[in-house]
Amino acid sequence: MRSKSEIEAVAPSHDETRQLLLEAAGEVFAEAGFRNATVREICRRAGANIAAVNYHFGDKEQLYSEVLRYSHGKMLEKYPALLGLPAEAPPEKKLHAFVLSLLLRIFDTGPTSWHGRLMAREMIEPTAALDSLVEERIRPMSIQLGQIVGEILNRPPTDEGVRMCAFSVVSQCTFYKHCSPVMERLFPKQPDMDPVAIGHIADHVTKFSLAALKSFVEKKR
Amino acid sequence: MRSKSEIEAVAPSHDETRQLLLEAAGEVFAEAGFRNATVREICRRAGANIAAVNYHFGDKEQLYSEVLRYSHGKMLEKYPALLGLPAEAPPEKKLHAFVLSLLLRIFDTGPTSWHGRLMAREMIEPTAALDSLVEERIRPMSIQLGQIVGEILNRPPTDEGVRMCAFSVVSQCTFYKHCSPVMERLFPKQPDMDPVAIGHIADHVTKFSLAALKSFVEKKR
DNA sequence: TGACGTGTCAAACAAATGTTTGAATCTTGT
DNA sequence: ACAAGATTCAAACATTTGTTTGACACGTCA
Repeated sequence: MRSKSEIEAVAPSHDETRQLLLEAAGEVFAEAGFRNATVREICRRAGANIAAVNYHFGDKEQLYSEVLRYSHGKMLEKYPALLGLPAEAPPEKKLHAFVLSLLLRIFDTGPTSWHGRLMAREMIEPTAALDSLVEERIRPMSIQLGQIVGEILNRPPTDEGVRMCAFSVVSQCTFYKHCSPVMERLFPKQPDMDPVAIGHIADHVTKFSLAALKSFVEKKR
Repeated sequence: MRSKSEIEAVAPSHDETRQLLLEAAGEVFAEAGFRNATVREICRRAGANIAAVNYHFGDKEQLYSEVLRYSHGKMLEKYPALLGLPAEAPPEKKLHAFVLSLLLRIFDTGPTSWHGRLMAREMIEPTAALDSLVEERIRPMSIQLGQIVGEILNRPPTDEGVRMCAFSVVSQCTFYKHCSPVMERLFPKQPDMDPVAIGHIADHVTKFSLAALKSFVEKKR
């Protein structure tokens, strides 16, 4: 009769294989993208048999869908959209919280550090999963940012100018992940994206954006 | 004895096969990315035999390298970095020209319309070609933007604050391509990226950025 | 005309990949 | 202990892909 730890080391049991596959798939999909990720590599990392993907998820595509859903859920759990700020907080504070939480999600370290990279890939090469992801996760965030910007500009969130400004804000956040291979080559001495650096960028993006937004308010009076 | 146009319709000649491969490869690589693009599809579109890629370019990877070099060169030819503005022009005008030319390159229509998409892909999934592309093309542009921003802020281009602000400017431009699948789903009624829309975005990005930059000047005195 | 170099071709090759299959093993409940 | 369902396994399958190969066609030059 082997001890519990020996059993775990030898063979995963119950829903554990499913979870191991999810985690391993996240990594591999982030590194290689959907098409280039191989079921064999995912199963190798998960310590599972090749047929496990079909058994637990149906096929590779459904595994991918599950991974997207899972990772986005995990990230929003860890870093809620406004990091716990109440709706009545000043819009400037809310903008900073929105920016910081987005950056934290993108540059998360630890078991789900592949999230940011996976999202960046999905943007460039959308799969069938993007439709539901946009509706479930991205649109709510887009609406929220629109409300914050609209509050600062004292305009409805659906206003064209509000929308353009919201794009100007969110683009500054996503940039650091999308262009990181170029950035690493342009500025090899830039420090790692640790929480201090992330906070610094969030401060800059907020400051830059607020200054710009304030000028849009003045112009419109 | 067939006429000239009949010969062209039947079989490409001289360096024409090489050129057809370059163009077709640009399209396919932009659509599918380097790894997923197949030599068979490229040759099918070019009307060439499978072995032509190895004959003219050595292998798939060298073809890709050539395509990147070719397309970037074509774009800079068509839309020079400052669209012909002299170095003594006001920095505000130079900033607008930089932004507009970058957007025009990214959203070019016509035979090399795949350029923007190809560049977005290369950012996310760098190949060996990115190193030389960064040195030959991207770094000069980065230096130029640093100079423009430095001129506005009255600081050296290598200043940390100048660099952060330059990122804030360029990120607003690349965003529209990187996130276009999401944007199409969030706002399905947005108009196409015609020259009018591109000009509108360039105006907005310049205005937003100038307002922000002006506030950085004031703070530093 | 013959030699040489360039360019094209179809077939072959070796490797990789997601999915399927039937057998074996494990787990749970009676 | 046995039955039933769940889970895992190795092998097989069918398809795809970049590269190679040797033959052929074409153009140029002495």
